[in-house]
Amino acid sequence: MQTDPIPPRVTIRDVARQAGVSVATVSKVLNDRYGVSVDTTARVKAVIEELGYEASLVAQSLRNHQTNVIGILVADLEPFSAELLKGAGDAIRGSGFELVVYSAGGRARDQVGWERRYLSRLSGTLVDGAVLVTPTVVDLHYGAPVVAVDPHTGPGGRPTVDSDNLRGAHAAAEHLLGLGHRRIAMLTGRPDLLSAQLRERGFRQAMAAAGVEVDEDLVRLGSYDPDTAAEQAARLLAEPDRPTAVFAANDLSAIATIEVAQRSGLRVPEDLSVVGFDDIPEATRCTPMLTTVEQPIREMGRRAVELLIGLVRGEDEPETTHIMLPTRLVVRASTAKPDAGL
Amino acid sequence: MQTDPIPPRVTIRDVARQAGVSVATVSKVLNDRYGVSVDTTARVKAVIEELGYEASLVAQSLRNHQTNVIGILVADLEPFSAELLKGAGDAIRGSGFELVVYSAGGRARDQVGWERRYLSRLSGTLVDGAVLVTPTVVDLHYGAPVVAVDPHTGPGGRPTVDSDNLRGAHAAAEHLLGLGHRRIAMLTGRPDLLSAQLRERGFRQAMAAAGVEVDEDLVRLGSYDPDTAAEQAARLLAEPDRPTAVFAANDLSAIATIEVAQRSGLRVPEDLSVVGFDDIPEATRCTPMLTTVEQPIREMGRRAVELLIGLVRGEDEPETTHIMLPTRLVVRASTAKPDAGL
DNA sequence: ATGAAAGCGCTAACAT
DNA sequence: ATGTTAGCGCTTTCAT
Repeated sequence: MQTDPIPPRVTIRDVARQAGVSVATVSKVLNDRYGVSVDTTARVKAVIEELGYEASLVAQSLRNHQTNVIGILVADLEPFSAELLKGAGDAIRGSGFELVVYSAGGRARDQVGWERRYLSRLSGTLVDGAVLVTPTVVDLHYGAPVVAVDPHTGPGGRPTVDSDNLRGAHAAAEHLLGLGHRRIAMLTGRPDLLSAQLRERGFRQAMAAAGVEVDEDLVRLGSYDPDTAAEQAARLLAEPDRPTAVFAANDLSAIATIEVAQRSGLRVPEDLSVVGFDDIPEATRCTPMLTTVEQPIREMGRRAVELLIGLVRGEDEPETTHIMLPTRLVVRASTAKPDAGL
Repeated sequence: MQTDPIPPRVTIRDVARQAGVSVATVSKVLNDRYGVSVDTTARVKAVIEELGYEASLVAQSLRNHQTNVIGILVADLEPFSAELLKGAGDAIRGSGFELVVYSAGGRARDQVGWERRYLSRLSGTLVDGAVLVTPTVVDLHYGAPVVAVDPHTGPGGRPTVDSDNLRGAHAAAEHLLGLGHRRIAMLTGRPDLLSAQLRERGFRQAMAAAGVEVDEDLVRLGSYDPDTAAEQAARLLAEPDRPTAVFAANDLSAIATIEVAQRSGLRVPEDLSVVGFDDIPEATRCTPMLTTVEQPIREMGRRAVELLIGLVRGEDEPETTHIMLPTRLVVRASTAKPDAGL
């Protein structure tokens, strides 16, 4: 045995016993309540110091119903959510609130409604409110204010932060069309998310506006998931009449597509142009660097937390606030004119 | 008033009442305990479904002492910790554990010992163990296993994950020396962290090995903090005999230095070379792209969580495991030979 | 000024 | 098979 017997948690009773007072008195000292003599206060504080005592967040929040903690619920910690967290960090700084990020650990994929589960497990206790990132479910009217980032399709009516997906996708498709591409494939996103629907719609609108018919066989479900996208990309590129360009609904899928193309001997952008969506930091880490539609992800995180804090504080934010941030096409090296040889 | 009266949390008592049984029975159903008739089980489950009940994590973990949740405690959500979280996400996926990230919201700067406070608030309840990222304190022997990432200086003896800071810094300085730089400044890191000490030591060793004396006036405290670093960089560059190169102890400081230089009319790398440390995603988002020492941050996060899970499960990891991952110089565009004109 | 006791939501002994 | 009860750590009346 190399492990020392781990000393158990120091509780308020340990402090009380050591100081020779009741737990109630300790609690009063902790919370600056009236009715404790100066002497006792000093003695209790000394013991608290000596024992290194801190009140258990869990016990406290079971008892109180205000915790000064807000939650961010994400399905998984991947680049998009990590970027969002940086923005959440910006907003929480100096707000007086603390931040707990709860990750379903990727198990979300199996399990629709993970956020209902976690929200239900956390709210009313532990957190005063929550930001839900790409939730799979619409109707949550739980014990705490909730803000959705990149929301589910369906009836809106809940505070929401997202970006201008329609215009962004439109710009992406226009860019490819402007380069001269006609056989353009699309790897779509998670069908339950509004963002995915709008990105597809933007793509279709731009194609229609250019008078180019969408070949439905070139529209494949990518689900925002790199593995799914890679599989569809491989099929797409193996076909005799393969597309000259791919618009992927997010960067992770776009990067996966580039890798698939390169592994099967195609050059990007000479043989295949690829456009993504999001502009996650990884978009400049791949070769060639990715042309993509930038969403201000970090700011989305910041705004979502600010909105939530307002709601928690009971300020008069309308419950239906919808913050939509602009998107912007960023042209890098993964797109070019279709090869003359094709 | 536009806010609906928020329905309070659904508790086990609501379920019990609705199903016409006792809370104990509901609890048994929830936890698959023996001694509940098929009929009752079905009825209770139906009510649970109907009410959308989920057990409160808080109440549960107050009662039990195993939560299947592990915590990551970070001072702030900035690029380094966000990157680490991605790795933590990789490790948690499919492990059966859930992940809670607790951020002090940047208030850590004021407050040495934040991690003691949070660990104390969370452990024994809520989390079964924790990863501490850049802790400010050494001696924590609390109720749960702890793994440190980028640890504090001082007696080791606790499970740790870090990277080869000494060699990395050495390589960075060697690179600048090899380009012909002699007046090389260093913006050091957070002095209480081992990584900062080793980065400075590596720098000094490389300088000594090249027979170049370190001008102590060019070594400034940057604290890993972009604002502090920017201020010191501004002073450094305003001096008549300014350095031709700066080695910053982390990328955030290096990027801040580049910005300061450019604002004061210096060209990077023509007039000033800058090297960073970390290789955070932002290192390729600045102009010019940053030459830096890569740490495998994401893998560090993954390994830390894996190590912790082993400890929580009581597998026989020695309590003193030290995982050190390699670092690697990545030459990009922010370094060049010193300008002939100087 | 201090303490006893109830109760937050839950689980587990221990009745019945 | 079901219910009663105690208690996890804490805060808060309400005595004293």
